[in-house]
Amino acid sequence: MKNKILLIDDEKDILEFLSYNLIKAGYKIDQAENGDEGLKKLKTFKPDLIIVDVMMPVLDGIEFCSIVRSNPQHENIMIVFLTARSEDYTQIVALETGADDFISKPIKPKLLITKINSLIKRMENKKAENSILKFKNIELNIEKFQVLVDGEEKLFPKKEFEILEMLMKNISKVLTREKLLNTIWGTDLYVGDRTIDVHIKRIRNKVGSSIIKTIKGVGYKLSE
Amino acid sequence: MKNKILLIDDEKDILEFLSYNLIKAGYKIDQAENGDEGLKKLKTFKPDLIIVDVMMPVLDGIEFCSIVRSNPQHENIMIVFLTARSEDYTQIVALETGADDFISKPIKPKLLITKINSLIKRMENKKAENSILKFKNIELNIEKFQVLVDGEEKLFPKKEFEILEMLMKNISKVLTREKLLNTIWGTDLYVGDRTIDVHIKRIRNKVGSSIIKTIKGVGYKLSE
DNA sequence: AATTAATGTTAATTTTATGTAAACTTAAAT
DNA sequence: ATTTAAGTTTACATAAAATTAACATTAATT
Repeated sequence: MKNKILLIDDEKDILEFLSYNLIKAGYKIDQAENGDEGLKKLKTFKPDLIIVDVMMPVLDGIEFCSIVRSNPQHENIMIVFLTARSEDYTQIVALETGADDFISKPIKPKLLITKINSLIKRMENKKAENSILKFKNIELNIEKFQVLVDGEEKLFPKKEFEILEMLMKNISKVLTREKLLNTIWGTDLYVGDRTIDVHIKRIRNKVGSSIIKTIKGVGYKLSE
Repeated sequence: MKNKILLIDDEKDILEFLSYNLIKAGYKIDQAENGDEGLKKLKTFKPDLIIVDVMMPVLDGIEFCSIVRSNPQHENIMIVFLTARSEDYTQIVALETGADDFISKPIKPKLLITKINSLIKRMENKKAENSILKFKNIELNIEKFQVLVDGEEKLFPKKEFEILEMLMKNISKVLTREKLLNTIWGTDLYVGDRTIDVHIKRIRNKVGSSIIKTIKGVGYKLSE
């Protein structure tokens, strides 16, 4: 799935320029012309990365970054600053504020793409390490024992969590009831087949019913 | 006490130049002419920060940095790269390798000092922060063995303090009773599972009951 | 040695998760 | 169109887990 990038800059040409290059590189783009607008787009667009100009009227990049970072829900979003070559001190402040990188103007397309690709890759590695599984609007954090649906935390008891985890580790592969029973309940304990159905029902109530597909006579799977 | 900086570069003029400026700015300096030599100096000199040239024969900056970073004992040492202005790609690699910043050649003394001061300051802030853990209305000072709830001091006996500390060092990660028992009580001493519950109860009485979440069948965690 | 505080244990109570049964739907097969 | 097999769903029972208070032990202080 395409990674999403939100661009925030008050100069339209720069938005255009970034947009053009990043779309060509395979990213999904949304734009905003100032920090305030950016904050709104955050909720609806749910970007993986934000490129924001430091110098902006209304709400500048540094402030914007502080606000975004103050919400732990956004801790996985990367933030890249656009700075004028001369503003060296700004770059330091930027890194302190919680930015992940910065790009100096004038922007060279090649370097831009390299940097963004590299950051996205780094982020994905980090997620892998943190054992975060993602599928559509569901994010499952194994360490935290936490499930986010559209960014909202849902409480999952152990068994339900384990089932969802197993489904998410096997996206679009069908898991038979037998397989689920064996791995989650273990091979020595016997519980009935219907039990799984009920758990699936409970999970569907929390994550939306369309995401877990039923393959009659076989089992369940996650898929588009 | 003076902060110590280790300089590594194969060009003697640059070593001289850096050395001169940094000593004038109040730092204690040691030098090395390549990565290998740098590694040796590491042990004896114990620098707070290392400035290392990317391009070097024998052991280049990137490799040097990887080696240093692979030893967790050095995690508090900051690393700054010297790069030629043109080597833009290198800068990305540098950041990925675990560098904290980079300085482009030609080096401007004023900018050099600003950057280094800022990095050192950042490091010191980080260290200061390290012994103070904050979460919501709770502030835990490890050195002082003190817990503030809404700015008010609460008395915490050892075990309760340790449990809270561990929870605060792992915000929103679930800690199983087993994990808690192993780290706080040690692996050889056996105390019952319920003991933890009781301590959690006592902590909750002091910090408010909603902050420590229970994940049934799994353990406890701090979260929103 | 006596007192106080910290820590650990137990058991009753409460809460929550999980499993099961049975009625109800759906979709494929005859 | 009817039958049948499979899945869904609701309501309920049971088991598991956590909370809590009261008590017991241990360690620290006076």
